[in-house]
Amino acid sequence: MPELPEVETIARDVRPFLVGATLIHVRLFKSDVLRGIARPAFLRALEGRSVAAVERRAKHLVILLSDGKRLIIQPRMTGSLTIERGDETDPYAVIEADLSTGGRLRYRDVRRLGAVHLLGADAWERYTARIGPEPLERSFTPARLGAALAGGSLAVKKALMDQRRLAGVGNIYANEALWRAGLDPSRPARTITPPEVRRLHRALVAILRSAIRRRGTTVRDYRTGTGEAGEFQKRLDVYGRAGLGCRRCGPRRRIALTHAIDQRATYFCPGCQH
DNA sequence: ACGAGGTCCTGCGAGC
DNA sequence: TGCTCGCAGGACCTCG
Repeated sequence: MPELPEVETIARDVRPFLVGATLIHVRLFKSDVLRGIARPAFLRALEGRSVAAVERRAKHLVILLSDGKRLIIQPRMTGSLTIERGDETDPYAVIEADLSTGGRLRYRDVRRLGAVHLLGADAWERYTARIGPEPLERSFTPARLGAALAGGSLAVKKALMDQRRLAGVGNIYANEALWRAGLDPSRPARTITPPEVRRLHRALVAILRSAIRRRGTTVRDYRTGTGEAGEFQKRLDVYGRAGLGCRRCGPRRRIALTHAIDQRATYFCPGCQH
């Protein structure tokens, strides 16, 4: 589940503990999350390095090391990144790094669908170039959202979740933004009119900001960088609310659930999303 | 160029 | 009680 607001929350939480700290001893419990690098090279590249910065790009955590390389962690579905203080072990720990400042960094991933990369500056440039614009940057205007949706017969919901078109939006926030904008998720992306694009832009930006304020959405696995559940699940209007009343139309209109779009759970109100 | 579907991986809850 | 099955969601891949 970690989408943009969740990864942003994790980055903000772990940043103060990581920046300036040295990775003294690194343990890799499961190697299958590594992409493009083998275990020995990975451990060699990390141990003894210090952390210069912690950033987020789309749904990736970007940990910039002192030598210019970047440790990229993409938690995908069940990944979490936390700072641990005690010495409890975790059967789902994938990577742990003891920090010179005390405590340790832990990447945990039950299903290990997550991906870990170690990229130099050029490789990172190529990687990030394939991802679309960040929706919370100033430069992300309704016109840029319109451009992201243009030229696609695919459903607008699928377009929103396409990382090449737009960064950071996954299933939960795509559902929520489309409900708030009053748009039918199955509409072909290119049929969304300019006024509708403006509505969708407002809805999307507002929801992402609001979800960050609430420290993300915990349905099951997501944890913040301090190991806690988020709060935004209490604020969801459609996701996970199949059969319940629509908050805009009233209790007599029920939220519907379909898997017709990309075989993913799509929640919408047939009464107010057109 | 596009959509459909398989793949990675594991836990959980529904149904029998 | 204990089993099987489908589903969860992100991103990649292959096939037609």
